[in-house]
Amino acid sequence: MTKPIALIDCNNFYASCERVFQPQLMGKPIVVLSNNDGCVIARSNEAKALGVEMGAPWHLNKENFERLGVKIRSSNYALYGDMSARVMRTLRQFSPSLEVYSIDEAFLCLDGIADLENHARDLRKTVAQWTGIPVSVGIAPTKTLAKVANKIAKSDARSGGVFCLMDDGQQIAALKKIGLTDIWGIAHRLALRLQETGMTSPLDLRDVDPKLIRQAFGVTVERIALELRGVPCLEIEDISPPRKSLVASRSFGRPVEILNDMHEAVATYANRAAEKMRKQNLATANIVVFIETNSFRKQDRQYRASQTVNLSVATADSGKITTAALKGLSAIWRSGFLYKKAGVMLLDLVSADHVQGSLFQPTDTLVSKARMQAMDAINQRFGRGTIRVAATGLQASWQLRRNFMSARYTTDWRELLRV
DNA sequence: TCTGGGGTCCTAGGACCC
DNA sequence: TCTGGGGTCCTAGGACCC
Repeated sequence: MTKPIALIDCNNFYASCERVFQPQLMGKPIVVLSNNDGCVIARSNEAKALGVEMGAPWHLNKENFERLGVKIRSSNYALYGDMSARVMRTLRQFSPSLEVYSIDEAFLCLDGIADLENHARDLRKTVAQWTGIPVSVGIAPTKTLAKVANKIAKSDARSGGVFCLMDDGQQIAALKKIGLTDIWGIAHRLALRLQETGMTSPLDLRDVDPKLIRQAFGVTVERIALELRGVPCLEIEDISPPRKSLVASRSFGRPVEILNDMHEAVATYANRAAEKMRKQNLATANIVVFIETNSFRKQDRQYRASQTVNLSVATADSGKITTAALKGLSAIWRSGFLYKKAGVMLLDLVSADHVQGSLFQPTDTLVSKARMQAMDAINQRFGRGTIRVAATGLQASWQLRRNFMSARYTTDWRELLRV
């Protein structure tokens, strides 16, 4: 029995947040701008109707917006974060199993709900009453189809903000009407590659043999194809996994040409990143620094590079992180370019509690060592090449191989020999 | 019969998401 | 002149291990 999954998406979230606190903006075209007012990152329906594009550079559209009477707001992420938390709290009333997917989206498991559509309409009404934010609800057997359903809920006025895509016939009809890039996980480049092999619509992708898809496009696209058929490949993750990496980066107001200036910027980002990390009680041993030129300026020579610096001992120390970032910078720095952006990324974050200044060894390394030892032990006991023979299907050795593979879940390789 | 090959780690880069 | 910032996952190739 398939479990219905709902995708709840806040309509024009940032624009809607601004409206909650400035009701005079109701019914007006609004645009929210990115960090340093660089480009459009959110639009109200009215602004969309006027033809305002997502990502439109502010400097090219300033006069145009004024002429059209579009209201402009700089982004206020603290506000949006608070509003998001309110929306999510409200959603929890409607299902115990909820995955917060982004600041303005959540997946909900609606298993056991008899009247899905009514439930969803009730949810919509409650969120609007409690938070002032309008949402759309798409319901389907898989996340990918729920995304499609949500799109319909949003664009088709007759839906009233709720759309169910639970049966096969409806799904086919819906997939016929949309393009490849309307599918979650397929953007420009993948769509081009799919088209080259003759798949021009989501329906084609759905109906091609998944094995062939996997061969040609990898596991990610295979999953998408299966999900389009209604086969769930992506679970609802109601416990959010710990963060794996974090970034501090900015575009420069004017291009940076001098190493000294870049030094300063990178040091600032390294500090900001370290600060963010400590706030979450994390530590890192892998620091990435990256620099890039302005890819919008086709007339300029382009260069982008990144460098990872491994510290082997995880740290939360800003000084060490900054030093590592600057070391990376000197490795990739090339003069003669107009740099537009730079940043510092911290990878493989671990809880700072496990570090405590002592020698840090990632669990993976311990496990892989144990696995190596296990492999040799098996080879020694059963003869060289046992693992290889196992792959050919000998029954006794097959069990060994299975144990061997599951070594990733245990650090005691001795267990492996208990067959 | 074949008789160090299978496996992991690391890194950079691509592609996608909101 | 002026085009965001912060994430995730996957892949491929080479180094390395025993």
